[in-house]
Amino acid sequence: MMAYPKFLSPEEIVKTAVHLVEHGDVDGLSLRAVAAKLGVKAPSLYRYFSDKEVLENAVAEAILGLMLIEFRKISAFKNPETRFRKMVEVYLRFARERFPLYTFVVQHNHPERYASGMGKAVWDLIVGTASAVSGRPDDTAAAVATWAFLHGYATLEHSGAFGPSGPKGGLERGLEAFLSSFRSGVPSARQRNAVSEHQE
Amino acid sequence: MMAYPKFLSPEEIVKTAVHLVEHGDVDGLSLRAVAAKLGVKAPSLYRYFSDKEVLENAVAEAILGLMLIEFRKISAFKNPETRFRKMVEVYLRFARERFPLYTFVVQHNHPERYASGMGKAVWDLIVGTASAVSGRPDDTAAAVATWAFLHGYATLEHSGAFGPSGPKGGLERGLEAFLSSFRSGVPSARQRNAVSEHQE
DNA sequence: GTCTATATGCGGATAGAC
DNA sequence: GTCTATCCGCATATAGAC
Repeated sequence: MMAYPKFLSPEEIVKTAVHLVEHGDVDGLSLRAVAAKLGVKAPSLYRYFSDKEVLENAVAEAILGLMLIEFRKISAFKNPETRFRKMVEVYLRFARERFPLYTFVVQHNHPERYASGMGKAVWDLIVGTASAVSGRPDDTAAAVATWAFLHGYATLEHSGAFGPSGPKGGLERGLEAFLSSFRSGVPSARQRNAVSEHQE
Repeated sequence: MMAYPKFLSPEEIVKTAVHLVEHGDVDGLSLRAVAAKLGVKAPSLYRYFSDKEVLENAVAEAILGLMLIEFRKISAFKNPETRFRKMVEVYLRFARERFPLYTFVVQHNHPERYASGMGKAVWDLIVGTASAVSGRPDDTAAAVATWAFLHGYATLEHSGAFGPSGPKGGLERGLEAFLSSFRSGVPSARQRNAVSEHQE
């Protein structure tokens, strides 16, 4: 029971914080709650994190690591379009099943978040998957469009904005539009002559 | 100076609250702040709104009314694709220039929000505009896809997620994909024979 | 390294005086 | 109809004892 000199660690604190983001109160991670979960008082955490924001960044990074684990599974699918569809599945499943984690990351979106670390790894994976479909290396435009669509869909779905009647095929409609456009080149620049059907 | 029996009204309170959402502190409208802005103390507001949530719903409705005013301007454009592009412009401009208002509405997205009132009016306008492009009456799927894309793009852009390099043409890429897909019918069901170009 | 105690600030909501 | 006064809860963060 000699619980007094209880050694914490940054890793343990972050892990607990992630758990609380997912299962605790919806809005607002609190140091009190993290400390309580660890069987400790709030001020003790300041030995490991200078303030709340530093902890939040570590939590966001850890969550992106969890997302990356899921995203990496899609590399098993070699066909670009199949892989693209799997990426969509993984993205939406993560957002649906672990929405508090998902929304925490987006709410703590710094401009630098996707320039290094886990954020960059996730972003590179999205760019790579979209680029494989379009056949254009480093197709950032396709990745941005896809990301925006998935993010918007996930958040609107969660908020209940689609109402009781549901999204009515809006997800499939958008995906087919993107796939059709990506695989047929860049329509905005110069309509290619081969606008024939590109069915699988 | 006989300011004591100062008559408030629900309209005045909502108007003040909307102003504070737009120009006040980013997160969290507070009754205290609304009251202060009105030169009144917080408890006075309870004569007009039973609790904070009721006021919030009224505020969301008022903001949707502001959005509707902007959206209605696109009816001046008779060509379906032109009108669609104008709708995109209006949507993103509102989200960009009045982001606090925009995000307040989505954060208070009830499933019923778009079933009546201002929410329904806005939604009907989006559906109508998308349907005019696709030529299919009540094309909810196209509207949902468009909405998801625009909402995702607006929020990611605001959060700075696109980074210093910007969206890199992601907006245009997505829009062209949608327009191309919408005007050519439903690729998933049955390619229509008339896949000719529908340029202005 | 963790503790208690405390400073300071925010917020929603109610009772009862005027 | 608005007020004062207050209760209650939440939070971050610090000082200094142990």
